[in-house]
Amino acid sequence: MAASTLTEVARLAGVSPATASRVLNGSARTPGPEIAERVRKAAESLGYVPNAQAQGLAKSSSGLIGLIVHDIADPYFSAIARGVQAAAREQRKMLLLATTGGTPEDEQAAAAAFAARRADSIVIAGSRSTRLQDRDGNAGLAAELDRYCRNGGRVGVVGHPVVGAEAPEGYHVVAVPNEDLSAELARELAGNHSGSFVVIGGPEGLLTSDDRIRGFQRGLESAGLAPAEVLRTGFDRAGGYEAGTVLAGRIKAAQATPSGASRPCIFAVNDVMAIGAAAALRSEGLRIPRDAAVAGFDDIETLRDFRPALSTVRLPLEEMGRLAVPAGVGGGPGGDGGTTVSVTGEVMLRRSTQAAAGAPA
Amino acid sequence: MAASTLTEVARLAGVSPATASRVLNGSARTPGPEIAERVRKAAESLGYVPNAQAQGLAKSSSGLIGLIVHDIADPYFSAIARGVQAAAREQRKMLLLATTGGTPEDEQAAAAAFAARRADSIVIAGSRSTRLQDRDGNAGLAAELDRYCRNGGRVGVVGHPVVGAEAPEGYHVVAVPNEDLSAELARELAGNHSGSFVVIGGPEGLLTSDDRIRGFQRGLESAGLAPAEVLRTGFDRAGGYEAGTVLAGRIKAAQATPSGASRPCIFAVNDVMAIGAAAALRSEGLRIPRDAAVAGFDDIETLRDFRPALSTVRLPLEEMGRLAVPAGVGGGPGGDGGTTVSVTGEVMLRRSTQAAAGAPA
DNA sequence: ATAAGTCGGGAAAGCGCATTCCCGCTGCTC
DNA sequence: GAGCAGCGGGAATGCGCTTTCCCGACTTAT
Repeated sequence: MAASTLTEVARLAGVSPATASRVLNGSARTPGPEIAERVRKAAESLGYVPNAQAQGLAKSSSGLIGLIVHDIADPYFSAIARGVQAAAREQRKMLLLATTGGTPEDEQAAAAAFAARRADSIVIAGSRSTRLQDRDGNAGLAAELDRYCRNGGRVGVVGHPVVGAEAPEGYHVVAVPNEDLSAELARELAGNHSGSFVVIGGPEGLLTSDDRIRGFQRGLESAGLAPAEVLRTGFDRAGGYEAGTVLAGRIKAAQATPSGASRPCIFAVNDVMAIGAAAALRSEGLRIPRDAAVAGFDDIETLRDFRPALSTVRLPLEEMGRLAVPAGVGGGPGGDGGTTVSVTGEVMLRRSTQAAAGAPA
Repeated sequence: MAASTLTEVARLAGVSPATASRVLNGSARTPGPEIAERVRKAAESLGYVPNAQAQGLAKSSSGLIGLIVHDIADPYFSAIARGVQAAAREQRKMLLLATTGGTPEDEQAAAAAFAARRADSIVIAGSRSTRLQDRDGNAGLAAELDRYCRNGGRVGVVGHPVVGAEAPEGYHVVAVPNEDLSAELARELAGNHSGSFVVIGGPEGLLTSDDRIRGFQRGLESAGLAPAEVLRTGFDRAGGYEAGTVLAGRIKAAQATPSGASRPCIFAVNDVMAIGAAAALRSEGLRIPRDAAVAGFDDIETLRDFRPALSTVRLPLEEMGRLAVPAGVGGGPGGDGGTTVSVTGEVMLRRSTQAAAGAPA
């Protein structure tokens, strides 16, 4: 890492480092044209690359935005990441990425690392958890973030506010109406499904999952139906598959019964779980939507070509990422004080929850 | 960003900054236990967060790894990114992410930005292009990267070496046998398909696409078949969809003909294109594999539940990302001199290319 | 008992850059 | 023609940290 320095450039150009700095990195004062030219040529011939670390140190601002996600290969997060990236680019900043697997401890570590790098802002995506085992982790994360805010950092959150965060100034949250959207989905589903409802949820305490479950039940209730049974499993494809296997067994058993019919409507709290469940049903010889209706949540882009087309709730993932990054310069000290911006989604009813052929309602 | 400094901690602990540094950031020399304790407590009470920029400046090493991809939301890249992230984590480094859309100019800019931040290594993924319009861009990128290498940086490349790169010391490439794997795929496909072959490729000059096309033709040839027609289109889902629409038209026209049969085997040079093509066929009322066989390349994880299951070539994407990040400390000056490590893939024949029912060969 | 060797700690010199302050110069006003 | 503002440039300081170098106090060998 022995690149040439500004001083070397200055010497070669026969000027002072101050002047070289002024011409190469633009300041209020612009040196004379031919001097500037000399400096530029010197820089060019030396292959000078300014040391952003030193610049950052000198002007105490790093031009970095930190992004914390559970797993960058998860399409939900990668879509958000794309939005964050786009926003960062607009702000002429670089993106620092950390993946944590979702444990508050790792998230705290990532936040600390970002703080250490003096990131101008930190964006944290991914469901918060209220599980008991995460209590300490959550507290640690909140403390880290609070400190970061107090030191002038801005944090953007997509989804739920960080559990236990105080110091709301500096926090910028993009709220997702998970509960309402789920309720709406449930109502629409209730409109054209006559069988029972089952929801495949993530582990208890995962806020996103819990919200979606609660909303779904509320929607069912407002449609005059009984609450759905809830199967708890992993918040990923494997979880969906597992639950799907269980459900497939039940469905087949019911079908073998004299009375015959049992065509449940399965709501998985996110698309990848829904896909997992669908795969499980299929591998058990069941068909969708004939033997079961299936719905998900998120409307993951890569999954849109899935057949039968998955009913789901479309979330503006990329937009959410974009909105989550706090505005460029930010207000003065004291911050823009706990902004909250809401996005909205849209229920997408597709083939996977269509009524069985010729059997309306 | 007015966090407390090491000096403040030192003062509070009643020691010198040197000592504080030694206890808080581990050096060869470890101060005495009770002094260390005092310093630690002082740091804790002040909420001290070391300034990584300053640290980087002082020890000239940033603990950063730069990753350049076309689009982080593309599952191909996000899988690689996961691998890179994992490797970075093992090396206790942070990941700097840049997405470029694939233009060499943007890639160069990203490389320069990484160099400016004194990233310890740069990983660049994504197909190289030899298109004429990219010549200057490629040269610029190569120059940027070469300079970075000369300054002691390490660059890791997944896929093709950067076009026009010299200074091979420092370059570390993960070679993907695209051509051979495509040939193998073609041979296996030839074994159980009797109709014509069509390949949907990316724009001419995209190395990855070209390699896969060339390999496929070679495989066909070695199976005693005539080369396939090649449709050029975009290297993404939209491109696949577009080409699929064209092909659907042809297939339907041929089916309407008295002679009837025309069941082409379509090879799209990557999975998302294949999915796009499949979607197009389907929206034209065609079925897979009944009316056409379809194969892709990459074996994107999110697409594995797609039905009919897509025949493809599995690439160890995550592993590729992991391998692409140059080893931690690296050899002495002079570098580890142009390492190349190869990965291998595996042809996955699945339902989408199965012979039409009851019609072997 | 003295000399040589260690160990724990501090002073100070950078790392590469931005920036404030200062200085000599030109061009202007009165 | 003397005094002044304005401008282009350089010297010097500091950002927060690491690291050499140095020094006193201790332990150990002769």
